[in-house]
Amino acid sequence: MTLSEEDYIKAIYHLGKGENNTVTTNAIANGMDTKPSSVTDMVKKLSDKGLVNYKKYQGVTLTVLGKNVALSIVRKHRLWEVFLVDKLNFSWDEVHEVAEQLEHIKSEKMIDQLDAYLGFPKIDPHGDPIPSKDGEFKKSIKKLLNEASIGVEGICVGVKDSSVAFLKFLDKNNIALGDTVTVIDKEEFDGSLHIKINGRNMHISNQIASNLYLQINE
Amino acid sequence: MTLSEEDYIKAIYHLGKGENNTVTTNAIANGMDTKPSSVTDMVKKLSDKGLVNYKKYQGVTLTVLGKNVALSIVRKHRLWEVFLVDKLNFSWDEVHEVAEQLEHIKSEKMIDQLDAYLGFPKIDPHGDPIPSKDGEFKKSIKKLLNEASIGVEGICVGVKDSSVAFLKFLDKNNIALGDTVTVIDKEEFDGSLHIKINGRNMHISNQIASNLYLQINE
DNA sequence: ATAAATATTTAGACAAAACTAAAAATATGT
DNA sequence: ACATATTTTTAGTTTTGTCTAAATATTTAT
Repeated sequence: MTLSEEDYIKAIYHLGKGENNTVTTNAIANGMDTKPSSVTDMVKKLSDKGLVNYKKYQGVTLTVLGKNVALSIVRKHRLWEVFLVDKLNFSWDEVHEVAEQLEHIKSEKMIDQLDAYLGFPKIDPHGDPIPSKDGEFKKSIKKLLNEASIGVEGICVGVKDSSVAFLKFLDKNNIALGDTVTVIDKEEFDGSLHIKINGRNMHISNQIASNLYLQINE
Repeated sequence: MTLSEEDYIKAIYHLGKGENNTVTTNAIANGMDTKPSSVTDMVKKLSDKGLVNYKKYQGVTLTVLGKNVALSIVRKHRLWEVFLVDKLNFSWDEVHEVAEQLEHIKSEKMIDQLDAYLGFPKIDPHGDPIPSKDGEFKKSIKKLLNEASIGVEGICVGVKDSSVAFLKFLDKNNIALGDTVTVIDKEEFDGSLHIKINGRNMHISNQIASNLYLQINE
């Protein structure tokens, strides 16, 4: 597989949200910063290779083969992200560009050894699940922290309110994107939450909780 | 720089033995498994970009810029080799193909962090020196063990006699390619050597020593 | 239901990097 | 020194992946 083919397969996978949703030519062109005519050409080639199902004007879905390829690329991408953060001190928001390159390296032995070396991680630094060698993984969903049930664990992946005041509050209280959060208890009276964040307990207001996004693996 | 351009620069560097030796079109074609006409085309392009000096029919040398590019690729290649051997349990003879891919990954931060993470290694698993960030490195030479002076340290990189008997001897005595060897003393009488190999002391005959190649960093 | 808007495909061209075959320059042997 | 052999370059194609512009299909709105 060429680099370009892999990029298309990955884009189709993500645009179809991991399900077998039909993806349109235009959506791929937008997602990949290219022209629809280029997409048509490539999609024909991928179809000839048995990686996608394609009928003129009808959009594209991945075949089983195509989905396996996509999962293998996603697996590599996310494992390398864990490596960059855990071993090379990258922060969670610096890793994407480099992982885009590393995901194309071809060596089954390397990626399996890397997986073991990292301790078989299940999620990447953005909270997204890492497919196992045979392509299995837990679905993950994004929720506001105040909507999560008691006992739920997730990774802090984003803010709804991006005002300076809120970001300062987070910084002051040592809450950062990438932190692991568990909901310990909720107060019915004011909707405030008792959480464990990076090992320490905290009590936060509903207002705070309703502005923090959590990535949760079911 | 494209992948292909980087491969040419690296090949010219290696064929020129790291010095500024002139390299011929045919030599590059042989070294890269391609045709001389393809080399001519690419060399013109590299010349336009200021990476090589080129005059028709006169062969090629790297410019200062080209040599810096070459050293940066060699640095990346060798650091990744150390990573694969030290962290992912590859053996020294399995790493080359994967490192050929990894050497093209572009991220200065990553390679510097990797360097630090590996403990700023000075030589790769084959005994070749790793250029520092600013392109400095010790020259390394290959010698038979029995020709090394007392006090010299090197890495065992090859055998002269590759008979089954000799290889069995090495295996039985726990001597493997990649091992670090220091010459402690030499007996004038029979030319035998006292060496330290992977931390333990050994006494080996001249016959053994004259069939083991050492890579030595001056 | 049909015209207008939007989406998709086709046709033809281009750049990068390779190739083959032929031409030109350099090197070699006697 | 000159004919021959070798090396290198040129000219013309090919493949991959892209593009623009034009043609065709589908969707939307009235």
